Amino acid sequence: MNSSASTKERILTAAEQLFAQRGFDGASLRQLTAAAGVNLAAVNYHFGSKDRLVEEVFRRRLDSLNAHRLAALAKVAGRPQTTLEDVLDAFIRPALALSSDGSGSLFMRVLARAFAEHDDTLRQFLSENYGHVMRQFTAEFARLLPRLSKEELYWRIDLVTGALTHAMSGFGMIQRKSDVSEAAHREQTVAHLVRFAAAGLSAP
Amino acid sequence: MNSSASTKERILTAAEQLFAQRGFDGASLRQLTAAAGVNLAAVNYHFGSKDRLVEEVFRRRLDSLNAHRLAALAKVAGRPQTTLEDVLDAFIRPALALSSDGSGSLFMRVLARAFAEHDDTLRQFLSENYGHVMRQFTAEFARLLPRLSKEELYWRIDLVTGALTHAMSGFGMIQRKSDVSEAAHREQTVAHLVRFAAAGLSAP
DNA sequence: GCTGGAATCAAACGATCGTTTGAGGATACG
DNA sequence: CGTATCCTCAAACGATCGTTTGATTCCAGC
Repeated sequence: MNSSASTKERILTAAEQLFAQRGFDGASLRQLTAAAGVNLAAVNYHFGSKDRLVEEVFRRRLDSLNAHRLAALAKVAGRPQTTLEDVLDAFIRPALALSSDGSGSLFMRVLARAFAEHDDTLRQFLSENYGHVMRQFTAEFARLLPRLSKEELYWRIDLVTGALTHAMSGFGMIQRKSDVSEAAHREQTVAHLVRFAAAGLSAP
Repeated sequence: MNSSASTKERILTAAEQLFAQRGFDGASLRQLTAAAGVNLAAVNYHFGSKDRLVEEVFRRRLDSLNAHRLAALAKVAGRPQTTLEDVLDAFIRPALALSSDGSGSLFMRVLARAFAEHDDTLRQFLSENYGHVMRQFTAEFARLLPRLSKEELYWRIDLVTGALTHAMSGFGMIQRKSDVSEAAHREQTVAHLVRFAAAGLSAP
């Protein structure tokens, strides 16, 4: 693709694609380095090991996702006129934007896969990077849904997360006719998710 | 465990556990046969290959799940007094019962993992076995939610499936204090899921 | 009791995995 | 020019993978 990109970035890009297609165990370093057009030993030279490469693939995307989510939340959090839909939009839109931007369209499939794979280490890595973000969103949800007990709120946020993850994992698989219709499709998906999640969270 | 069980069943039981813990690629036949207390070659002798073993693990549980779901649906489908919650209960309860019955408590983690892994073959296998069940449930949902367009209905059922899958993947991980509290916990989980899903499906 | 197919066993097969090695190329600085 | 540093490369390493083989054990049926 971009032969002028650095070796590290070429590896990261190819890794993201292959991990989404074949899984972390299923994608070998030989396939990966061949797709990236770099030498086999480059992965261990630049990243130390395959596991560290996996972590870097996640960190690169999650740092961006966390920043966008918190920025969107900061615009609405704590204000009296903020609606539940506003907070859900701040939670959902950055995730779908990430899943459909040019170079990272397959990342959410990687993320969805990570939720199921890798006994604990990767889940722990994700919760460490996600912990404070989820805590802030939870606090705002609690403010807007004072009727719900803590336990019920945790339950429903978890279900929203599940629906979002599931939707995102199948989001990149649609055929794009044009950039316009792709953006429209994303907007439609956000609308569906927000409406569904708002109703679910507000259930009696 | 049960040394009187047949070799085939000992393999299937051990495979279900190890696939849930390590993944399909991560669980080797040597670990698997050692845990089952059988010879390494027994898998290829009785199942032909590792892939066929994976299919058998799924088929054994999915046949049961499909039967329970259709039986529960048949009791309420088409009747005028049937509520949305009734249909959702028929959809959700058998899945959670399967995920917490004695020998198959880890199966839903396997299923959740399968949704992310294995490029297409396993997803295709699942859709073939699930297709007619989902079609019947979709028809009943359409009857109870006449306001929704086909497209919107498909969207929301997909989100419900995502929430359910996500909830089930973390369901077997709780510590069981006793069988009573475990049954109570399942009942509570069903109630949470049904309430959430009903509200989400009924959203304007 | 003998026989024949089913089942189990230890051992090995070739393939592929992640990782390491050591030599060589490229570039910047003295 | 010399050399130090970063990087790339082909090749090999040991380990582990799924699978196959051929001998051996088990056991029902004539």
